[in-house]
Amino acid sequence: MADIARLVGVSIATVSRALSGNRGVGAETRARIEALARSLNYAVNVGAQNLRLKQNHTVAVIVPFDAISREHLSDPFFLSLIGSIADALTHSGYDMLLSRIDSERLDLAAHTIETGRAAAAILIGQWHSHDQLNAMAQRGVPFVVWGGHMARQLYVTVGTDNLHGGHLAATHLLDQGARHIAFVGDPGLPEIAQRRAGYLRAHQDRGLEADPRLMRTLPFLSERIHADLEALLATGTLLDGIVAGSDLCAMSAINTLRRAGRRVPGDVAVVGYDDIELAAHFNPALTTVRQPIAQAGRALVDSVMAMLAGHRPASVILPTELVQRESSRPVRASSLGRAKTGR
Amino acid sequence: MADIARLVGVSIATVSRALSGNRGVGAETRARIEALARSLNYAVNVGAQNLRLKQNHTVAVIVPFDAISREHLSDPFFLSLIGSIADALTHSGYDMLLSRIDSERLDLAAHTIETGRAAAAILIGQWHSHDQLNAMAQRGVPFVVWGGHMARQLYVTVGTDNLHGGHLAATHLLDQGARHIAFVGDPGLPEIAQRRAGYLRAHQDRGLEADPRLMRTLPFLSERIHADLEALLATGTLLDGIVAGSDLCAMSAINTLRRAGRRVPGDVAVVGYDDIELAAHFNPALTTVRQPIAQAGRALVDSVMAMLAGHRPASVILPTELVQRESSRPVRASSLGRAKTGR
DNA sequence: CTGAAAGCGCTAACAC
DNA sequence: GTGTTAGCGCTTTCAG
Repeated sequence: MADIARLVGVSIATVSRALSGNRGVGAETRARIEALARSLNYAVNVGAQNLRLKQNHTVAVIVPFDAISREHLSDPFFLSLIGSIADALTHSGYDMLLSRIDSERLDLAAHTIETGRAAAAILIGQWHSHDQLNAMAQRGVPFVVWGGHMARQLYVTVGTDNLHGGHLAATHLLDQGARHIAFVGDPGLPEIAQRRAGYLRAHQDRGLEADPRLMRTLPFLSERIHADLEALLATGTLLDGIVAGSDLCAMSAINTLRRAGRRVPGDVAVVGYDDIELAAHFNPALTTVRQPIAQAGRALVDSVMAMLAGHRPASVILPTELVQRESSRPVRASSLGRAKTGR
Repeated sequence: MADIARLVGVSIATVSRALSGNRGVGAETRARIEALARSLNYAVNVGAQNLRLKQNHTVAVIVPFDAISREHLSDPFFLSLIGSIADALTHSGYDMLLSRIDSERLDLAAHTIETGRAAAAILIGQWHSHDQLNAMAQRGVPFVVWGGHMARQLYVTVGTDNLHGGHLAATHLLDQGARHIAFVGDPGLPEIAQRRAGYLRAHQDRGLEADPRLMRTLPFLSERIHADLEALLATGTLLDGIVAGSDLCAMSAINTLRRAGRRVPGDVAVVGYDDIELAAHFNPALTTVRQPIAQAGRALVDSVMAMLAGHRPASVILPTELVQRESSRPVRASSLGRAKTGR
């Protein structure tokens, strides 16, 4: 900027005014400054500008990683969610800083803000850190989390009604005639726990009881799911339905079942969760509980913006919906080797 | 920082020294400063620090969007690649700024650097902007692109050998007995064009000629692929193999074929590209040309770091490999209604 | 071992 | 209209 000032023969202040569209600069002076800036590929240094203006148009998006399993970020649902947040943020004129943080130390997210790198943060999932998050909120750190709405949370969440989603999935399978429905997922995560609660409630509502042996506590890893399900099948436990914690889970489960000679649908009806893009293209096309990804990104960003504007936005619960496709078609009466009631 | 200085009763300079681990500060003074900083949740302002130090530990990752179709970011391969870059960058102690830019105006990526938001950029795909990228490189903008290696490029790329990949895919299908192999993808993108060239070369190498009617120029959109393939089948053109521009493409194609009553594998053998996580879980499990995602992120980041260190890194071509699974099993002799040679 | 002072690139009063 | 000045939060000579 000093260079331009010298070259044009004006003061730095004038250049600053011209470049920031500030009126009160001679038309000709302005034109010369703009032309020079362009030809020099000069652009105002945002860092310095922010420092001076005490502003910050960056939002950090925190994608936790599981230190125990491995560091790689791969679940398509989260990945799409990130894409959707990126779009929404771009739309709001904000930059997006992507940070990976150990899922056990979600409170480190505050660091991004304390160092002034970002004005606020969006956390993808609350993982096991409910308490840390409460503490952060109490400290006044501006952040929003994508996740389940918890009983006594002090922070803002955007998410779907997981209880309802789990209920929807299980009820649907019961309607299809399934009576031995497994739940596959890690209830250590609040969202999954809620989905499982919905699954249990669905059974209660019908006066049924879920078989505790069918409650499979598993992380989102294909290999683990594969091994666990095979072990389950080997015990001879009756199984004619699966409510999966995610679409990825459901797909792994289906592959395992098929490899073990079970038909899906037919012998076992499966419902996934998320409705990732590939769910519709899977074979069999996956019945699943849709989480509206594009809306999610927008809602998260809206909440952050509200917060930055000094408001205290309420948590948002996005609508969730059962998308019926092929993987959950009615269970055959004979598939368990004994008579089962149809729907 | 001024607050801490006042509270501890020392000068700002001392606080700065203590907090930056600078030696030459009394042990006790340092301890008091550190304790206070911690209890105040104070952290050095990175913006101001960068300004003063003229440094910048942020790399922009530019994810182009196609203004014509729609803005949404969804291809799992790109999404995973972003994840892998995020991991690699975190590993190198750099922050990642994610930017969406119109794929027609990739030169705007330079803006991120000129404004000092990032020290360098990684572009995901060169799209149609080969010339703009050359111009940027000539201007000395530090950036690396994930994409195909082009004849007279002035910029640095990291990518796989797409010619080889396309060749691998087509050769494999020819080996499986296919003789009417379609190529599905948008050769407007350099990478895809190279894959197609490999596909053509594979035919030549066998003294065969690819049927020009089977060259399907299509963007990566399921609906378009679906419609186009249906139209193709309706013409009665012989088809017993498909080389797809991406796994997503392959999956859509397979679904379309099956809906039209063709078996995959059996009637038509299909090879995808990328080897996204779901490829192995698809039904039929997808034969595909693997692009090593984790390596890609690391290579991209290594190149950027080299550039930032003042070197002029060479472009990198990562190994590519055919992963044989089910979707490409041998074509049946009878499937076209007339005798075909087996392998 | 610590403080004073200058300056990174920029903006906003306040003069003229 | 344009220049002068002060200062955003920080680091680093240079003195003491």
